[in-house]
Amino acid sequence: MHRDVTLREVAQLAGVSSRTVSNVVNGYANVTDHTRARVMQAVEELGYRPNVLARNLAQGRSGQIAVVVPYLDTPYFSELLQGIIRAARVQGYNVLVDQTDGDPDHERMLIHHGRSRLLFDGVILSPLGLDQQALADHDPRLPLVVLGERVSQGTFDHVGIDDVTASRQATEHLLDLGRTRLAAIGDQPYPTGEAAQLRTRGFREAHQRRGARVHEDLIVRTPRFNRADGAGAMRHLLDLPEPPDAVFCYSDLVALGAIHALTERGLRVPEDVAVIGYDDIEDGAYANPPVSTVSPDKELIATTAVERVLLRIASRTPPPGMELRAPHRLVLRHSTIGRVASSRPR
Amino acid sequence: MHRDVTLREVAQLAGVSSRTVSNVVNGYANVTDHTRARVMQAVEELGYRPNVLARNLAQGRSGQIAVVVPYLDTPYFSELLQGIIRAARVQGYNVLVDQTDGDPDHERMLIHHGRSRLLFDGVILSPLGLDQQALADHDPRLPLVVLGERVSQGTFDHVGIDDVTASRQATEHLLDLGRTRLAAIGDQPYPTGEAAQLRTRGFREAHQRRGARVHEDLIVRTPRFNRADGAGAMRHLLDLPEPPDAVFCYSDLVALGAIHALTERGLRVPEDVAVIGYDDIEDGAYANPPVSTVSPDKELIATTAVERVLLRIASRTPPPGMELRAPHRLVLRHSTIGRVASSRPR
DNA sequence: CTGAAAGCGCTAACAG
DNA sequence: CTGTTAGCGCTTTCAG
Repeated sequence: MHRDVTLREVAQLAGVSSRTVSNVVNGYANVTDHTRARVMQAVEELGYRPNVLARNLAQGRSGQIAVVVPYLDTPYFSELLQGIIRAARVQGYNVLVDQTDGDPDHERMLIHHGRSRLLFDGVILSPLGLDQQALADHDPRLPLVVLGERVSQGTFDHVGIDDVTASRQATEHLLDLGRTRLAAIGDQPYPTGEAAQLRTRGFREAHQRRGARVHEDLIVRTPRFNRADGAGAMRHLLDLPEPPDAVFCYSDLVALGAIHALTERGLRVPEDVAVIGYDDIEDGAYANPPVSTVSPDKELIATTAVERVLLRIASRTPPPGMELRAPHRLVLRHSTIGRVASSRPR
Repeated sequence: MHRDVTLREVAQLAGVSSRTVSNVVNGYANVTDHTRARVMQAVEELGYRPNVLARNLAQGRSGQIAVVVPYLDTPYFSELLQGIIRAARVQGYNVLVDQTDGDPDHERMLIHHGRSRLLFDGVILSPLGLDQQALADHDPRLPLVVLGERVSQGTFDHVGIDDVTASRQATEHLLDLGRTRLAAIGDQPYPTGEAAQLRTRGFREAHQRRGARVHEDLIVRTPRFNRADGAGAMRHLLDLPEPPDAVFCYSDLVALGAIHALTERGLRVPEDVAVIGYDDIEDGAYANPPVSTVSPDKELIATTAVERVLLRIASRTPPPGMELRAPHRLVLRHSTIGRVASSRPR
C-alpha cells in the first residue's frame, strides 16, 4: 500500500503553496484562473484526493449528522431516513445511522454527544424511551432536532405534524361513515407515550364534536405500534361482548395487524369493521384491502429536519428551539370506504 | 462554548505523560493499577472524552464502514441494515448509510473510495447498477463485501444464498401443488440482472426435474422488484388468453403487488392463483393472505458481511475473495397452501 | 512501565 | 492574490 498523495505534494508540483491548493480544492474564489488551472492539473496528474480525516480535525467538525430511530425496519422510519439521506447529501453531509430499540440509555447517550466528541456535528432523533424531561437535559452544545410528537423545550427544534387534528379528522371520518362503536388501538398513558396521548385526544375530540360518546373500554393500549401489537389488540377487542364496528389505529402497522386478525376471524373490512391507520406507508396502499390513513408529508419532514440541524450546526449562537409543523392529509381507501373508489394505488 | 478537555490536560492533572493517558483510555494493558486509577480519576474529574477526529487522523482510519443499498425503503434492505448496524456496533464500528437508487455512477464512485479518502474503512455494497465487470474494477485497497447474487471476483467477498436452489424449491412447491401453468415475475435478461437470471434458472430447473414444460410467455420481466412492478406484471398475465394458475415472484414486494392485482380482478389466492415470493419480509407474513416465501437467514448474512469487511480492514494483505452462502428455507403460508396451516405468523 | 517528541494532512490566521 | 506557519488532539516510535 503506497502512501497517498498529500496536499503538499500537489503544491510542490504546481509550484504554489499548500494554502493555495487548499483554496482551489475547496473553491475559495481567491485564486487566479491561471493558478487554478495549474493546481487542477497537478491534482489530476497525481490523482490527489483530500484526506477527510485531516480536514475534519483541522476544522473541528466531522461533516456528519447522526440519524437515530428506534427501529430501522419500521417502514415509516425507513421512508423518512431515505428522505433525510437525500437531503443531507445535497448539503455535503454524510449520515450516520443508529438504531436504539427504544433504549432510554442509548438515546440519552446520543443526546450527550455519544461516547466521544465530534463524531457527528448534529443529531436528528426520533425518541421513544425518553420523555420531555429527559430530552430537555441534552447537551446544549449539540445541535438537536427531534422528530415526532414531542414539544420543543426551547433548546432544540421539533418537526412533526399536528397529531391531535389529524387524529380527530381520522376519527370524524369513521363517525361520518355512520359507525357508532369506535375502538382506538395504541394508547400509551405514560410519560414516554406523548405521541399516543395526542392521538387519543384527537379521538376524543372527534366524538365530542359529533356528539357521540366515547366507549372507554374500546381504547386499547399497546406497548409499540407494530403489527403484532395491532393483531393482539384486535383479537382482544373481538373477544369483547360488544366488539367495535370501526377502529382507529395509531400506525399503519397496527392497522395491518388488526386487519390480519379480523381476516383470521372471518370478518370483512370494512363491511363488518372499518379500519383506518396512520403514517401512510407503502404497505398500506397495497394491502388487501388498501388501508385508509393519515398521510404526513414525509418528504417535507425529512428536508426540514436536515435544514434545521444544519442551520444549528452553522450558527455561532444556538437559535431558539422551534416548533415546525408539516402538513398532513387524510387518504381514504377501501378499508373504510369499501370498493367505491378507484382501487389502483399511486 | 468553552474549549474541550484534551488528553494533555488530563495527563497534567494526573501527573503522567500523555502517552500513559492514551494507554489507559485505550486499554493497552501496560499500566500499573495505581497509575491507571490516578488517570481514571483525572478523566472523571475533567470530564474528558477523546476526540475521535484526532484519533482518526493519527490512526489513519475512520472506524466507520459504509453500507450501500439501492433503496432504503425496501423492507428487505432495511431488515438487513438493522442487522448490520447491530453487528458493527458490537465491534465498535459506526455505520454510514448511503442509498444509490441503483445509479451505476454512484455505485462506481463508492467502490473507488468515495470522493475523499478515509471517510470509511470498508464497504458493504448491494449493487444494482453495476455488473460483474464493473465490480471487479473496484479500488483494490478498499475492503469490499458484496451482497446479493453476484459472484466474487477474487478481490472481494460475496455473501448471499443459493438462489438457483432456493428458486427451484419454490417452483417445485408450486408444481407439487398440482399447478400446471406457472408464471415467473421478475426476470431481467441483461448484465446487471444476474440475481434475476439465477432465479429464472431455478424456475426452469424445477420444471425439468418434475418433467413439466415451461410456459415461456408466462415469464415476465420487470425493471425492479417492487410492488408496482408486481401488480403491473400480474395484470399483464391476467390479460393473456390463458392466464397462469400459480406465480413465482422474485421478491415478496412483487408478490404483494401481484396479490393486489389479483384481488382487484376478483380472483382468489390461492384458489384461483397460488403465489409465492422471495425474501421473507415482515409484510408478507401479515399480508392477506399471508405470503409463502423463500426465507434467507438475514441475521447471518448481516453478521457475516460485517465480519468479513472488518477482517479485510484488519488484514495487512488482502485475503482472497470468498464466496459465502447463508442458508435459506421455504416458508409456506396461505398464499400457496390455503387455510390448512395455522394462520398466526411468528 | 513511562516520558519526550515527532508526526498524521489539512486549515486558517497572519503577513506580504 | 499567495506564501509562511502554527496548530487541530491524538497515537506511536524511540529511549530510558
